Amino acid sequence: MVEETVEFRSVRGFHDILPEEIAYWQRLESFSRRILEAHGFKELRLPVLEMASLFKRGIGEETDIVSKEMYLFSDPKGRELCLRPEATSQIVRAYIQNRMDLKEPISKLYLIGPMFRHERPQKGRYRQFHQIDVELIGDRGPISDAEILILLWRILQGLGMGDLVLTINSLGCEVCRPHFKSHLKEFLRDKREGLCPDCQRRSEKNPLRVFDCKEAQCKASLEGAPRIDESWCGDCTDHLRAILDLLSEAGIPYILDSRLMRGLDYYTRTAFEVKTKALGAQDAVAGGGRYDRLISTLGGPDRPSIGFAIGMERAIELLKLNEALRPEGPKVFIASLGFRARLFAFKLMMELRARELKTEMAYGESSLKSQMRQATRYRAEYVLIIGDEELEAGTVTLKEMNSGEQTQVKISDLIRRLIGPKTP
RNA sequence: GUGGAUGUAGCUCAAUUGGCGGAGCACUGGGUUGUGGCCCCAGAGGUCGAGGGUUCAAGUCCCUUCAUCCACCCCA
Repeated sequence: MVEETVEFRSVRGFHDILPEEIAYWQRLESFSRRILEAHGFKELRLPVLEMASLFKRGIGEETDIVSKEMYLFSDPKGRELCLRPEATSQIVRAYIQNRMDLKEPISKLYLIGPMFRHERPQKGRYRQFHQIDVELIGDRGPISDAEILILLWRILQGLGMGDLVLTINSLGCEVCRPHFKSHLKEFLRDKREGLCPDCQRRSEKNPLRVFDCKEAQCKASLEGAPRIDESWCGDCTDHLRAILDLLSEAGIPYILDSRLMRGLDYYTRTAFEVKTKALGAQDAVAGGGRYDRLISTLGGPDRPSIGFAIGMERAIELLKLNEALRPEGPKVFIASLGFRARLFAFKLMMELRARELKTEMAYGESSLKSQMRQATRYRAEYVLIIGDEELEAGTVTLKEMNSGEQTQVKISDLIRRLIGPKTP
């Protein structure tokens, strides 16, 4: 067989995250973890592979995610598996399977990891993308909604992502939503001619989504349509009112928008989205809502819940636009002249690294000039110069790069000089 | 899934009617004894996204394909 030279590439919509970018990822993750832990949420990690039926049941067969965006596989025994397209259904599966409901009355969980959807790639939309997913399981009251929303806002604001808009709506509950849905269907039946093809299809299967349509003709046709905010039952109205009051008291700005709908069927009552103007069409940085029926739908106990997901790629785009990275800690470069000095420099470098001081030296043999250039490129704060003279005297030359000042330092004093006296 | 734009050095981009593939930045070395940034000199770096076709001749024209980007759609 003839060897074929193939150019290997990553799969469409799947991306490498390189060292130049990784500082943003680390900062997003570590800051989010800190805030989440402070608010009592605990991390869990779950497989990327699940039974496909979980999402069909959880998210809904009619949704775009399930009907056309799932990565489906058959395993060797013919079971239908998929790469997880979202986290909530999966967390709920783990919650039920591991009987978390018996361990504690309320579970506050978060998961950070990749999700997979087979969509047309675009900036801010990838086939493998990452989410920080947060769920508060087991409480029905508006305080949970407020806790979740305030937490989300604190994470996004604390990271500094520029102007963000929080939009909230209530989708109603199992009592009032069915009424609204049938009213709306009836209304849309008369307007059918005026709707775009997509909406004609939606008007029967998923009529709420017509409110999302940006087509001018559809917007016009919705003139005089039943409004979801007029169909809320008393409980839904009170619930939303309580949340909005708590948000106002917390100083969190929001927009109440009765056209906000969500693409996953499990949402009840509270639905929300955080958008930016800085990212073009893929403008939702985070989204979520309440899912009071999902756990029982998936075979678990009756546990009303609420959660959200932050899109990490989109969040990072905003971090890049809005904030320069913090400078790293001090760095040291060791320049050496001659073989003996190089061996000495190596041992010294490893000693400094053992004390967690970022230290580098030249790998090959090169002139001092060249080594100084390397030190500049590396952005070293200090350069240690070691040649025969220093070896003889038992010292190193310590150069402070900003000022250019140079002093001879005894080896025994060096660590103290670089790290400071407080370090043991 | 639909429509459109773009693929040339690591990055940002040039290349006339089809006629020897370039610049800036970055990289490597040097500018005489052991000193960086600025400056100067030199070097290295390209299957011109991939495959086919037209032509004496293709980065340039045609077809196919892959990828990226934008909008729709969808969502985080």
